[in-house]
Amino acid sequence: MTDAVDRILGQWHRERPDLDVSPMAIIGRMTRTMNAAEAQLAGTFARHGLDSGSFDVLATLLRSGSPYALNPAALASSAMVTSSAIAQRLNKLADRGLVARSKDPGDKRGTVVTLTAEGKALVERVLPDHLATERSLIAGLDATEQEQFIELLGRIEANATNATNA
Amino acid sequence: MTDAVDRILGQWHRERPDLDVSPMAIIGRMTRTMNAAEAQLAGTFARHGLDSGSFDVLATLLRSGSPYALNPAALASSAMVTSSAIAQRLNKLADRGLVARSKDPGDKRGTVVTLTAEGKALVERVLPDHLATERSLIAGLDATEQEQFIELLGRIEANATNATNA
DNA sequence: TATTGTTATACTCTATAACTATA
DNA sequence: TATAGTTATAGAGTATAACAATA
Repeated sequence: MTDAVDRILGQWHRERPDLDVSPMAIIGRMTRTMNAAEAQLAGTFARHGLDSGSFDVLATLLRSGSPYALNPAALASSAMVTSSAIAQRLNKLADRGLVARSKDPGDKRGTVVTLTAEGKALVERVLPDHLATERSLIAGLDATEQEQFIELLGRIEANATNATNA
Repeated sequence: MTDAVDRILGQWHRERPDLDVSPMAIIGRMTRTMNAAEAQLAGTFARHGLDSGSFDVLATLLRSGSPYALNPAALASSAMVTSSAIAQRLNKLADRGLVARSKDPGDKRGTVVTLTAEGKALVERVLPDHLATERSLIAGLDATEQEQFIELLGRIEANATNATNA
C-alpha cells in the first residue's frame, strides 16, 4: 500500500538515487499525522468556542487545583510561549469572563490569574470531549503498543531537544 | 524518570481522579516532540535563508525532475495549502530569483513555475543538510524500530484522517 | 537596578473573496 | 460560464521591544 509519502520517496529515489532519503519516511509521516491530529483536536475546541491556546490556559488553571490561580509567568512557562503571548491570550479570555486578573497581594508587581466560575464550567465541559478526541486518535493502539510508541517518541524527542545539530 | 508530561498527568490524576487522562500521555508527547523537531528543521532552513514553506516549494520542483517545472495548482496540492498561499510563496521566491513564472503555452490561463539555476543550486545545497537534520532526529531508532514507529504512526494517522469524531 | 506584567508594533502565514485573463 | 492564477484584504498568532509599576 502506497501513500503520498511513498510517492514522494519514489520521486527522490528516481531523481537523486545518490541520497538516502529514508529519514523522510518518518519525519514526513510524523508531520502529516500531527497535522491531521491537530485538526481533530482543534475541531473539538471550536465546537466549544475555544482554540487550543485558550484551552491550554484554562486547562492549566484547572489542573493546578483549587483555588485555580496562577500567575502569568507560570502559564507562560507551562505553555512554552512568551509572557506577551500569554498576556494576549488572557485578554481574550478575560473579555469573555472566563478568567479574572487581580493583584498579587504578596508582590504588587504580580498578577494572579483565576478561573471564573464560568471558565471552570466551560473547561470542565470541554475536557471529556477533548479526551474522547484524543482517545479516538490512539484507538488503533493497544496498551503495549502505546508504551512502545511513547518509548520511541521519547528517543526522537531526546535528539530534538539535545540540539545535537544546532 | 518523570518528564513534564508525567507531571501534568499527575496533576490531572490528583484533581480529576474520575477521568482517564492516559491519552494525554501520547498526544502530549507527540505535540512536544513535533515542536522540538520542527525547531531543528527550521534551524537548518534558516541557515540557508529559507523557511519550511519556501523549501517545500523548491524541493517539490526538484524532485519532480527535469525540467523542474510545475504549475501552481500542483504545488498547492502537494503542499496541502490554497493556491493563494502558493502564489505568495512564489512571489517571495521569484523576488529572490529562485523560481521563475512563465505562461503555459498549452493553456494561456496557466502558469508554469520553474526552478532557476540559482534555485536549483540552493535547494541542492540545502537538501543534504536537511536530510542530516532529519537523520539526527531519528538516530535513536534502529531499522526495526523505525518500521515499528511508522506502523504505529500510520494507525494514528488513519484515525485522524477518517474523521471518526468530526 | 532588577523584575513582573502589559501594550505597541511588526512580522509571518494563511484564507476568503474580488479580479483578470483565457477556455 | 467555468477555470487558472493573482492580488487585496483581513485575521490569527506570535515575538521584540518599549513601558509602567513595584521590589
